[in-house]
Formats: sequence, structure tokens, C-alpha cells
Amino acid sequence: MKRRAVASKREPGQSASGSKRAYHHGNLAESLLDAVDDIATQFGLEAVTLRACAKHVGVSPSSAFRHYVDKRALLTAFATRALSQLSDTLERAARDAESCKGDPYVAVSLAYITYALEKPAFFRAMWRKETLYSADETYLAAANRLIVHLQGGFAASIADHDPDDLSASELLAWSAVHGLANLFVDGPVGQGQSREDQLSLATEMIEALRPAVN
Amino acid sequence: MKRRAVASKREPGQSASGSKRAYHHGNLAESLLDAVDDIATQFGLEAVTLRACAKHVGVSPSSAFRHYVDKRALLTAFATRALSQLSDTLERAARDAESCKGDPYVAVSLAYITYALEKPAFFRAMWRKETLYSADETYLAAANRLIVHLQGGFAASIADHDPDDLSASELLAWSAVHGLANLFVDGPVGQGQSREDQLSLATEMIEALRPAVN
DNA sequence: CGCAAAAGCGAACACTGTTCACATAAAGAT
DNA sequence: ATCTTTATGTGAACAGTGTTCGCTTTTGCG
Repeated sequence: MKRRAVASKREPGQSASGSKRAYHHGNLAESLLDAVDDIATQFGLEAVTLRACAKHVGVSPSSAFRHYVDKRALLTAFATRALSQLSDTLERAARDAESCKGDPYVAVSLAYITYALEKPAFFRAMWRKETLYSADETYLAAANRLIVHLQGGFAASIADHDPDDLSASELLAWSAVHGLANLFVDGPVGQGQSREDQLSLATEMIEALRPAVN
Repeated sequence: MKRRAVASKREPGQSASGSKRAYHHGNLAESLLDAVDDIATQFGLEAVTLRACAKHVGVSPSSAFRHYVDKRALLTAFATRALSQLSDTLERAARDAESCKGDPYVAVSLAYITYALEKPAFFRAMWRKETLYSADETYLAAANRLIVHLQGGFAASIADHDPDDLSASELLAWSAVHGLANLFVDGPVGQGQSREDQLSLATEMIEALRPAVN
């Protein structure tokens, strides 16, 4: 059989998280992350199974263990990826807001909530301490980068990055935004509403918060 | 075999969630919930397995399906119980605060966060939409009761109870408190800190929120 | 080329949720 | 009391899960 008779030379140009690339030898580690990505997007986090990921990539289940000691390690790596993705999103939102219209505070907050609404599985995966190695170094680094972006967006002060060094108002802003995101994603708020309505509700809350955060 | 040669008559006096009571005929449904309770408390939500619960109660795994169609149904029932428990806690906090010292707003908020810190598994179980039948009627009823208590505590107006009928400032208050609770339980905030320090951090945040919520 | 290390494989293990035909206990009717 | 009906609990089975291990391939390198 040998279902992959692809060229052994890896072609340098390749779009994105597609399933291209000579898996047989190549970057299984990354490809497995893509698989988690796809499956979580389509069927939710609970459907992410090691065997499903392996099959999605076209590889035997046991191969995964050459790259991740655990399923938990795989999920940690995925959470790390999600964290960076969110950081990038926030960064872009802050930059856009600065160069154009409104204040970055609203922009970053809305971007945070929008991300949660549009990628709920990713948002959930980010902080699932029970299924994560939350002491993993690269995971922690990604979390810290996110915190820095939050400080930057919320308070425009970029410097240190200890989660416990957030000022009271920074923590308040993060809590409110994070809380609403969670209430949307897993809670009873904004259930049947359209994305539009959800976001305007979020905007309301963010504006209501302003007096406390400035 | 027949490992339970206990008296067939049920003795009326019995302390708490112990494994007493004539299980053979009695209230397995409730006892299974107690089992979830115990296991989740000791080993976390991920350790809650149907077979473990059955064993904990002293019953065969398949018996559980006479009372819950699913594992998910069992978890839904447990989430419902957790929601009521939290509601009770908040109610008591509000009453105590009214009859004595400070304002109920702070008391309720702190009680919410304290509950999350002290029963993280329960707090997680409450809103895990992916492992719950979140459209279950009694679950929804419990969620609504919680919302009413939040409105009562946060704004002292008790009346209707549609999650989308929260005022902007009520939603803000809930979001902030819920968000901080989540950041404590699953996020990077307040990691190594003592309960005391965590709660004083929470108090700071709650106080910072006050200008926006009154 | 030759070889050690890396990467993938298939079969196995213990465990999970779930089903189903069967046993038993309780409750109701006679 | 007996008989029947219904509610409950059982044990063996099934497919699917994470994980391990000895084995084969492939690759990179001297």
C-alpha cells in the first residue's frame, strides 16, 4: 500500500494549514496541530482524539507519541498556538485602532470577545488547566505574551509581564472582557442572538466599564 | 456473592453523602450525584468516570443507565446541583450582608469568587456546554435562579429572569466577577498566592468596578 | 557506502461509555 | 398468600480511547 507516494523533496511554497507536505518525513508535529485545529473547528474540542488526529493526517496513532509525550502535551501545544493567534489578533486590532479611528481599549476588548465567539473551541482550549500542562514553558511564554498585549491595549504600558503585576484596573478590564467571553461561549448570555447583537451587547458593557478603567 | 447483605429496611438516620442507605433499592440517582461530587472534589472533573461513580456507590456500571440516559445527563444533573449550591451561597451572603455590615454588592461578588476558588471542579462543571445538555429544563431553571440571585445581589431588583434581560451594568458586574473567577481557576492569575491574597486582589477589583456599576 | 539515529508501524493492554438479554426485588391485584 | 407487572440492578459483550513496545523503514551523516 503506502498511500503516500508523494515526492520526497518538499516543495517550499505551500499555502496554510492544508494537509500537504510530505508527512512521511516532514513535520508531523505541526501537522498534528493542524489536525487538532481542523477537528476542533468542525466538531468541537471533545471530538479531538489522538486517533482521529492521526487518521486525519494519514498516520498511525502511535506515531504521535514520537512528537508528543501525551495527548495532554499535544493539547498544550495547541493551546499555545491558540494563545499566539489571539495575541496576534489583539495586536492587529490595537495597531489598526491607533492608526485610524477609535481608542485601542475598545478595539482590543472587542477583538478579544470576537475571537472567543468565532473560535469557541480554541478559546476553550487556551485555559483548560485540567487537560493541559499549564507549567509548560512555551505555553507560559505564550500566555505572558497575551498578557503583555492586554496591558498594551488596555493601558498602553508595555514592559514587564507577570500576571500578578497587572494593575487593579487592568485586571478589572481583563476580567470583564474574559468573563463576558466565557458567558457567551459557555454561559447563558446571548444565546440565540446574531453576531451583531452579541457584539453590540459587548460594546455596551465595554462602554459601561470605561469610567472604572480610566 | 451478593456483596450487600445489609438490612433491607432502610435506617432513617444517616449523616451525609456517605455510601449508606439501601442502594439496592433506594435512591441510586441521587447517590450517583454524590459520587460525582466526591470524585470531582478529590480528583477533579476529568477523573469523573461512569464506572468510577458506580464503583464508588457499590453498584454495577450498567445500573447508572436506569437513571441517566447518558454520562452527559449525569453531568448535567451534577451541574444543576452545583448551580443551586452556588445560588444558595450567594443568597446567604446577600442576607448576611444586609442584616449586618457591608453592602450586598461586595458580599455577593466575593461569595461568587470564593465558591469558584474553593470548589473549582464544581465551578467548571456548571458551564461546560460541551459536556452538558445545556437545553435541559431543570438545568436551565437552576441557571435562571442563579441569575435572579445575581440581579438581586448586584442590583437589588428581583423580578424577571431572562439572561438577556440583564441591564448593562448588571451584565458588567457578572462578567467581571465571573471573569476573575475563571482567571483564578483556569487562568494564570493568582497562581501561587494564598487564599487571603487572592481574595484581597478580588476585593480590589470589585472596588475598582464600583464607579461603573452604580 | 554503511550505520546510527529518527520516525512511523501494528499489535497489544487497560480502560472508557454503552447495550442488551437476563435476574431479582418491590408493588399491586386477586 | 400467590401471581403478575414493573422497576432496578447485573454481567458479558462491543467499539472506541490513550498508551506501550518491539519491529521496520527512512533519513542524515561520516
